Amino acid sequence: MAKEISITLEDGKQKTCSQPINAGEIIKDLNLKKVVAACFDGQPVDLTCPLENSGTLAFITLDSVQGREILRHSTAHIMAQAVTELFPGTKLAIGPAIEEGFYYDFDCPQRFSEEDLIRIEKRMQEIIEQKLPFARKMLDKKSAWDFFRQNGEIYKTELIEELQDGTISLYQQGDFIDLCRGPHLPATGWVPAFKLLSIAGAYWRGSEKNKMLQRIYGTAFASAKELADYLHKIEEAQRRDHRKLGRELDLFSFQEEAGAGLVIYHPKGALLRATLEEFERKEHLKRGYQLAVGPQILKLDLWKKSGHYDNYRENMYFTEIEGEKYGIKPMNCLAHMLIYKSRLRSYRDLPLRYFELGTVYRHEKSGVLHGLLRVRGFTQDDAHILCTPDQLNDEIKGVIKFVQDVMAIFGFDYTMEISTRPEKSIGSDQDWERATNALMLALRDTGLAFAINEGDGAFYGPKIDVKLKDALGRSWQCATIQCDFTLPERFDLKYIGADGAEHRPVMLHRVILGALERFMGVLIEHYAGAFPVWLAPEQVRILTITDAQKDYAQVVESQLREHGIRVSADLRQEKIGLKIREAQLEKIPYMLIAGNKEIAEQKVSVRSRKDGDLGGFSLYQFIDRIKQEIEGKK
RNA sequence: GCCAGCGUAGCUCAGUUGGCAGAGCAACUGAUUCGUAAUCAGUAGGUCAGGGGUUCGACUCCCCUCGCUGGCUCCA
Repeated sequence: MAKEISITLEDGKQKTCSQPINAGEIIKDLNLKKVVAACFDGQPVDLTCPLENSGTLAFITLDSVQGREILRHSTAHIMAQAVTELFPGTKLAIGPAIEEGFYYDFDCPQRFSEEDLIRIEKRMQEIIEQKLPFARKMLDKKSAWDFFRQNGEIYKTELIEELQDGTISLYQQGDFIDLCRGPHLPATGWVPAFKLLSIAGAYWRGSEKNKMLQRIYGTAFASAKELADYLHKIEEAQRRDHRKLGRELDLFSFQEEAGAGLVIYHPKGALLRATLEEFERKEHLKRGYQLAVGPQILKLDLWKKSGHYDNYRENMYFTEIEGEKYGIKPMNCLAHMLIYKSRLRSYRDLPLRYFELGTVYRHEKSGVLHGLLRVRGFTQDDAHILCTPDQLNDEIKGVIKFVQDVMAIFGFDYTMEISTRPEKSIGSDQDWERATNALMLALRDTGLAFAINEGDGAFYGPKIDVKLKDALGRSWQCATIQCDFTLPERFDLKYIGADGAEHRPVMLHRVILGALERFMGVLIEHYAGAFPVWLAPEQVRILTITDAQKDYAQVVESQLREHGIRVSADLRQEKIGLKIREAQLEKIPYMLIAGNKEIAEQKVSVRSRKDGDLGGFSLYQFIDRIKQEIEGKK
């Protein structure tokens, strides 16, 4: 008996349909193009999925965010089909769509090579040309488990075991069947453009205790042009890679004979770093922080007392002096607590904010090292705030504001998240809850959006993390705010309250830029090496036309230098075109050209890196201009 | 740490089936005194990452170590 149902479309129009009916049939009447799936009462469904009840129906097109996700997920299935056909016996793990594409994890005894990717792509193209429909099949849990069991798909059976009882959906295209929630494209022929990008290892379920599988990454787009644009974008991004720019601009190097993950700053990189350090000291002093400096190594017993020895030992380096064991600091907090403890504190002294550009060494596993973004020795713009519980909220908000102010100066976009208690940690549940609540409360007060990252906190407390992206879109944690009730306890820190009794202060660990190395890495990529004047290691270069301007150029140079401007003079017997080209490639913000004409007028011709020839300026006009830019951090 | 790939002049990269180590740019020397992104000519530059093995013979094949790249795991 056909039942009548009422479907509300996106434009508000109502449609009465008699069952059986699916979204695909409704679309036929509407003459819509590029629709790949639908959204029924907010739930994504295939166009072929029967509509059981009345409800609202929206269509998902290939070029929407959701549509692209479905496209990529379906392409992952096509890749899996191609791989199982080309490499019989391959076991399938998981194959989701991700931010910029998709991947699929395979357990295959044969190692995939670059050439294999080409073969797989070719086979995928054939599957696409066959226009195989993606058919949804519903099975009960037991039958689904049996089906995959028979085929030796041990990863799929493991996944099924964790699903709730009831029916499970499988998708079939051609002879290939995969466990999947869906929805999918109507057929394989709907993939307009795709490319396989790379092969990588990945642990099953992301745990290093499990077997390592082979992951193939790829991406798919609604048109060949979009795919080409994406590939072009990646190429562009590689051009601003800080490792490449670091060498080209002579900022820093890593050298095999010095050791992996250890930065060697060349003069220009050291100058850039010094500029950041100077900026940091000023900004911290402005906000009521005090400077502190701790030693590079501290006795082992102190690291035992703090809990680092039990919880952070794998990341620490140790040494010994006359039979006494020492730990090389991986964090700066210990010395700051010792400063606090060095005398009796009153509630009137709080909050105390100790700031240190503290260099730490951590044993990072060899495989994770990555240019300046992940190193073994680095300097944090670290501070520890000791305050009363009442002051905590304001202090956290103050730090968040500090982060916002600084990121605005550099023009960074960032995301925030809160990380909660990890497995390996110290302190009572109650303290962890208090600390986590304090961070959330402060974040909510500022009205900022944030994600929650379960179990990713530091061993001594929960934290707010601020993440920045590199040129290729990978996220790196920079600023972090960590709330800690535990270390003050372990070190028996106290202050005398207004009531004359002893109380326990709370401690905030926090960094703003994070590690100078990592920050410089993302900074180089952010500006593509073309630093704003206030950061540029060389701000101005004077270029002479001929030897006749040598003396004049040197006078100009020394005058600029007296005004604190970082300047050099190119007095070589070379053509002006060459000098400009070289200065431009070195991304120097200003070139001052000195020829006979300029001497006669007692001027300089200013050429900006960005806007080219700006015409003649008197030296004072130019100094005014550049000083204003430096002052405004432009 | 794990999986895969890679390592040739300062840089970017060629190097055939195992048979004398190559180019461009940079550097250096000389000439050129020039007006807004490359003047011309010449010279020099190599433990083919390091170590071991196979071979008459290894940049090339095999093993180990170091380092790098892309991921995974872990982190600022």
